[in-house]
Amino acid sequence: MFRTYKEGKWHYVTARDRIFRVCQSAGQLEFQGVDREFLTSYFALDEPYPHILAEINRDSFINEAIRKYRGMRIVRQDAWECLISFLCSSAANIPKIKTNIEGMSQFFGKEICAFGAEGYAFPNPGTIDDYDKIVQAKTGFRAKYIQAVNDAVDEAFLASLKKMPYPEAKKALKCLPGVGDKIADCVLLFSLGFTGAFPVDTWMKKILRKWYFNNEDVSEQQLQDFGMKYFGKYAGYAQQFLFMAARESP
DNA sequence: AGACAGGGGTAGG
DNA sequence: CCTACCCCTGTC
Repeated sequence: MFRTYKEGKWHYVTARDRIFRVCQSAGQLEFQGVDREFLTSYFALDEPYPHILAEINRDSFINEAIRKYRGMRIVRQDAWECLISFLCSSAANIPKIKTNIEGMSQFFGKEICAFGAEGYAFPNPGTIDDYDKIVQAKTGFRAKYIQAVNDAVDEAFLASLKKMPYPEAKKALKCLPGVGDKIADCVLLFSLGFTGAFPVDTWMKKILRKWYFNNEDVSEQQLQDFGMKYFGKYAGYAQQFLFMAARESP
């Protein structure tokens, strides 16, 4: 998610240890570097999109957001890379997160290339094992979290989350240092296929209070509960549409 | 120019 | 509930 760029007609994506590129035109998706199965999973193209949109379209606010941003997808990123990326996201912005991820990939990842594009794979769990280098990747106060999570997490743990019900999976993630409600929900939604997760960040707080609570003081927990109940099984999609709308309007 | 607040959040007081 | 956390950017 934080490792994409566009050059000419192609969108280049580095996902864990592979580089692929996609381009969309006239309703057709062209792709190189990965097979169809990978792409279908990565962009969650196996989800019933029209049904999802109908399901979350509960009012005129979200209806307008859907109209504007129809086509937006929610990726199923590699869970490990997603977890570390969102650990970097606290009190940060997107360029900063990109710098962190790129830095750690250069320090700990192996070189990869495809279509003349060169880069570094995102390092495996257990291999982000040098605190000084984590700091050198400009991660700041997040470095200690990254180190601890690197030591605590393996692929088996991440795979096990997929089989759990939402509340348990979230609880397990929140046991990790540096992972609270928001980051846990982002990992669940953007990598583990929990479409009902509803991450509440500052943008969501603003827009939800404005549109659904008459600008009253509402706790984060209340906003989160509201989002999940009101939008249902695909609340995560609603979250993304509202998020886009929130970021655009002043 | 140089200080200063605040950022897609969390842990600890 | 409120602040420190590291560091970069936008603003006065």
